[in-house]
Amino acid sequence: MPELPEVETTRRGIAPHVERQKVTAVRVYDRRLRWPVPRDLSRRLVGRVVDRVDRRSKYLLFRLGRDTLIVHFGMTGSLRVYGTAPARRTHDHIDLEFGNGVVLRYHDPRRFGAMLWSPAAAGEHPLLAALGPEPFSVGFDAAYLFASTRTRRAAIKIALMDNRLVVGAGNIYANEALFRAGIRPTRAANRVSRERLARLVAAVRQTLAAAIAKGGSTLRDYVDSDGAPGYFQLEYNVYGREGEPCRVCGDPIRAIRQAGRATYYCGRCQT
DNA sequence: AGAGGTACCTGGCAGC
DNA sequence: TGCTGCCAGGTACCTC
Repeated sequence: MPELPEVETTRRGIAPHVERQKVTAVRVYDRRLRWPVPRDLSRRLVGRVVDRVDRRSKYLLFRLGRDTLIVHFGMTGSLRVYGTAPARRTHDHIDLEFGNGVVLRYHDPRRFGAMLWSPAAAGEHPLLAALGPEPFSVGFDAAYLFASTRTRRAAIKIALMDNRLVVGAGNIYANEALFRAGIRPTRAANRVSRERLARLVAAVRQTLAAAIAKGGSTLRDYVDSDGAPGYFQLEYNVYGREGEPCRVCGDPIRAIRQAGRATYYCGRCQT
């Protein structure tokens, strides 16, 4: 589920409730996530203060002094804020309780997510080390994208979803950004002109910013930290719209598969 | 280095 | 009603 907009929406919802708060309890109901939740997580966290909640790519980073708690939502993970711990429901896996009474509860049906401890002494966590630039950073521009795609013969959509190139665009927003930029997803990355890559940079930013403004997308599971859905799915131009008319030209939206993922595009607007 | 496929896991849905 | 197969927002890891 969660691509950058959903993670950022969650971060914004959580931060005011937990920043500068002391962790008072950690309850791990099921440690079987993508990697096992560390057995000593409670010992590491209890008594520590969360200074800040950051986001890098689709990771939430809880900063406690120079140490970091890393949270990733995988496909179906979510974090919700409660004033007091409600009864546990299916797929509720972890509770973090704070001095102000707030309970952060991690919920994840498919358990592709992760909760990991990254001590300052170990340096930057390997999961974060090779990530490309943030889409809203100055480092992500046409010159960068041009230079980093010249040896790439894979389709531009595959490149756009490669976290080493740029982070944050998953399957939904890669499809939507390519539509906005007028670029066909199957075009070889190294055959997209500098000018069109500049449009793609702008399109990625506009798409992600619009999605954040709508609280992200809710297809099935995703809810924000208050349990509310996102609404950006109502504004999709191509994702999930196979056979429906293009909102610009009226041609039916096409669906294909690339690297095992569904790709949607308009055959007339995207070249 | 780059590209492609597989795996992790649960649930919802279409089709029979 | 129930079974089977396919699909789903991510990404590490493997082989070629």
